[in-house]
Amino acid sequence: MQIVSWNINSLNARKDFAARFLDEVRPEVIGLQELKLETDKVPRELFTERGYEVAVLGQKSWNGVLIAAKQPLVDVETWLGPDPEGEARFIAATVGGLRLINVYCPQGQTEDSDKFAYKLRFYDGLIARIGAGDPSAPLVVLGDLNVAPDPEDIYDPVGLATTPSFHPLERERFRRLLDWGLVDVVKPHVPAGAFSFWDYRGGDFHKNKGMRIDHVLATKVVAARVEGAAILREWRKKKDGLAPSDHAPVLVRLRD
DNA sequence: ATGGTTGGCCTCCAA
Repeated sequence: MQIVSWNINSLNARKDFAARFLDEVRPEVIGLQELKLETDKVPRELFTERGYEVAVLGQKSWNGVLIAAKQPLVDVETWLGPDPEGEARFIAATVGGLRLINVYCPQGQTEDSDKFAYKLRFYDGLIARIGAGDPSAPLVVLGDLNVAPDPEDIYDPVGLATTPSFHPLERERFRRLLDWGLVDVVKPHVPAGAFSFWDYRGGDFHKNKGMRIDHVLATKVVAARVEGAAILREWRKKKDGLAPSDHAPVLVRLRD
């Protein structure tokens, strides 16, 4: 079974690109982030025509997450974050006995911004939700977690030492997820210095100035079933004139 | 060289 996480950066702008991806890679499960679409504006037929069930938490202009799977999706749960106004960054569902959490963590802007404080609060809420569960149960947490966990996961760990996505307070929160019982199941299968995100600006992709901030984490019982993982860098490139997202898809293969 | 890009949608914000 192939499971994919991908920050699509507008499903509306990326509809044809996403269709190509689904037809060529044919993952059994996919979690998308940054739909930038309201729930009822999501092109569900993109998935249903290809045999997927789909669960969506959308939002106008920003955020928005979705899980699609070729098996029934049950026990769908959404969370609008720690603040009363709410942002569409979390959706969970169970597929074939496997609990999936798909999350788009805030980016955080700058260290001294309200957005960074929100990012930390969001993480605390996420840790509390995950921590309320059983670490021996089969769980996958995937998504754009917006944290490069280790120095090899960012192109300039010294220059960006206190920048959001590599700030010590975020990396500490990321480690708390691992301490609870989640395993980074991608890291052992990709070379050090493999990235999943490159900014559109400054030709960063061509200079390979990127970060590994898109993740698939799994509890140990699931991690034991992982037979491979990859960051699909080719899908960060233009495809027959179709513009790419600024993130590459991340793929994990699980034994049945 | 103190820059560059993309998407949403109201002319600037977010990443």
